[in-house]
Amino acid sequence: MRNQPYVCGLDAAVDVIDGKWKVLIIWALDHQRCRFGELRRLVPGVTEKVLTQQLRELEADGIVHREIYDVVPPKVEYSLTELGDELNTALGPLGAWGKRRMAALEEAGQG
Amino acid sequence: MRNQPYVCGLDAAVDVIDGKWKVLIIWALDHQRCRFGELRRLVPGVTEKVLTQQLRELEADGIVHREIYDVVPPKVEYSLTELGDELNTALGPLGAWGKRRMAALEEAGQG
DNA sequence: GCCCCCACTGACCTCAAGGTAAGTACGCAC
DNA sequence: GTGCGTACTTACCTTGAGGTCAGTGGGGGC
Repeated sequence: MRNQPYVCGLDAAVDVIDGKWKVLIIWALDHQRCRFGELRRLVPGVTEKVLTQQLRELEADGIVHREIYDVVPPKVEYSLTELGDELNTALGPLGAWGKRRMAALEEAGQG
Repeated sequence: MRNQPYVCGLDAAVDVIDGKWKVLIIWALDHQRCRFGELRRLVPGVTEKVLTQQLRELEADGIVHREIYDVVPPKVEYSLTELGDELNTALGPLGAWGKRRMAALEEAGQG
């Protein structure tokens, strides 16, 4: 939605996950719905403003679903859509590669 | 190397591909070695400075190999290392997901 | 009555990634 | 001897993502 036109599919995918906290958000939402406050605790370091912002972008891209309960105090639950779940699956191999890299870095004395 | 410590493997992987042109560079280098000038032509829009910068970072992360031929005029060839090749493979599913998204966007009348 | 908590919103600021433009050293073609 | 091409480097500038901080409205605990 932002860098169009895309050179390749990778380009289009990276566009969606581009944002300092987005992969962490998607990761946190994997197989569980979360309230805003929970998410904030699951993604350490993120501020409320930026979390809201990135959640809205993910929602606009059809990755997360936002469910508002009209109660007091306010309650909002976030969850992955089917598309978001597919994205998470597609991110699997990348995560595995990164894990191997982390292990290699640690072995090399970086950890 | 920049956002350590990582929360998860995905985090570590994203750190490596973080940079406006890196996935495009990796994509261009898939199964072919390239000279600097070729790469510049394959990655439209990138400037010399930034291309050099990102190539150096990818080199430092062990993703690309830089081969300097000590000739005049200068000649340098870039290629993916084994690790880079593995990364590219890991990026495959993400690229496929992105392609599906592109198709969906086009169908929705965005293209 | 006061303050906290929920899920935000808005104004303002910072900083680093990336862009611009110029310079470098050398050989070769003309 | 002027200019081009190679693969860069350097100084400077712009831009926008993300961070900081304060505010919102109403219920519940003390």
